[in-house]
Amino acid sequence: MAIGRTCVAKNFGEVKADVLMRIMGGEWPPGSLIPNEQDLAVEYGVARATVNRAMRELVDEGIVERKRKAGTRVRQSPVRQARIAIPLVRNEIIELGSVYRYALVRSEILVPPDWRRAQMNLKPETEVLHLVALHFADGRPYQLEDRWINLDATPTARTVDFSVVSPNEWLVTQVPFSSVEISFSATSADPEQALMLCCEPRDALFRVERQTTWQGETVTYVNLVYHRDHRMTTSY
Amino acid sequence: MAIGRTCVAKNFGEVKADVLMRIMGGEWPPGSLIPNEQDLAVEYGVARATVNRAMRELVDEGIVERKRKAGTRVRQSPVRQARIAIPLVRNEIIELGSVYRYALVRSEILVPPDWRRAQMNLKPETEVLHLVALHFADGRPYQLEDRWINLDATPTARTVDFSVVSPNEWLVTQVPFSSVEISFSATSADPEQALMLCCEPRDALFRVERQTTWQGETVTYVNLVYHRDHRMTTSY
DNA sequence: GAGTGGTCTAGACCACGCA
DNA sequence: GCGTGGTCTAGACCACTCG
Repeated sequence: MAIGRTCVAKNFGEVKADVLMRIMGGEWPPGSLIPNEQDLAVEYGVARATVNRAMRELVDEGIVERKRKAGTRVRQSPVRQARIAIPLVRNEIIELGSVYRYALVRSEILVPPDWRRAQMNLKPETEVLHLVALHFADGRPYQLEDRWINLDATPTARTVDFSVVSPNEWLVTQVPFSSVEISFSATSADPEQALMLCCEPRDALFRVERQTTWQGETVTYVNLVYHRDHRMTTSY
Repeated sequence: MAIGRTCVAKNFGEVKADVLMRIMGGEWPPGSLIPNEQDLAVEYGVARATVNRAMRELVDEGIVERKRKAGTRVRQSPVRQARIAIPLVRNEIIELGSVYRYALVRSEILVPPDWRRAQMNLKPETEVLHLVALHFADGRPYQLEDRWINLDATPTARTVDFSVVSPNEWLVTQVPFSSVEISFSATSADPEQALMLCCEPRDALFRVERQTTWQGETVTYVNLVYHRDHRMTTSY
């Protein structure tokens, strides 16, 4: 298909696949210009809108760049972007084929220390619910959850029994759509974390932090730590 | 707009934004059914294709789920995916406003140990180029790169002077489009890593592993480690 | 079987950005 | 100015899947 020219495609998927193959095959090297939509439409025997759909997806995947008048170019260094799935811990564990268990470690209502209040951008004297919980896979600690919930934003959290429902699962039913900032990093186990995760103090841990904002107000901040060998993986 | 009904939209962006607003406003709670494309098209005064485009993007962003015949539903637990950009280290550092410097630490051609050969899925006796390099930001070690290049797949790598060009930047010019598997995790600094990154042995490090495959053959495997406070961040 | 989303078409107009 | 991509339209047919 790639070399023979005048090949026909029936849909945008085939157009996209063929263009991609021609790029990978070296026909259109990085930085080079691809024929315009009209020409490609004629070549593939499809409507221009179909070519457009194919090319839009290639832009979305970071393969090509398009500019009006300038045309479509193969990216020099493809902006590699990974999509990472963020499942509920429960599902993450079940899909590993392990048995899931949840345990609440600590639950307290308090006015947070200044550094936490500043980080969550809360008004002074705002009360928060601070929860520490463990998620087990086959009886072994898998994830340690350290969560802070803004009680101004989610007052009903006061009355929920988090020894039964895990905070994450309850929250997704309460705060359906919001903007989220996630970050990944590494951290060293402090003595308390080491006890709960059954590792040594100072051991490396994999950390995910997530801050959820709804209408400009921080709803919850959570710090999740995993054993150091925990991997978040993705392909593209 | 959200409540008043019979509002008009001019393009798919407005349709998408309005639908999103109605979802966030609670008009269509999680799990509920959204009107079908034809009805929405009439309501917004646009063509069905326009509504379709808007809804497809909402699917793409993990906001709604669609099934033929069953219709469009607001997802129970919304966003399950984050997009992470993966820039070249050089650009990553420059965008921090820091001065970038690169240094090659070690370069050797060898037949890899069995475990590495197995991991990279190489034929026995395949030679690889093993490189260790450091990337500095403002003179301080920022990233330690430990790379293995399959010389069968990329024979020209033998003749490149990697004390001048960093392996990553050279490779993107050679192996333009390929499939990649990335994973993130934490690890503990071994004594050599500690020396190079100016930290203590056993300190937590943030690790990114990347394996690049081209036409079924592993081209390169790289292990990148950062100081533990390095964050990969994304929003949605 | 019938209703829904998935896609294609042919044509049109617009917006950007280079000359 | 003018060529390119960006989008919309109106209509059509298809494919899936639910009841």
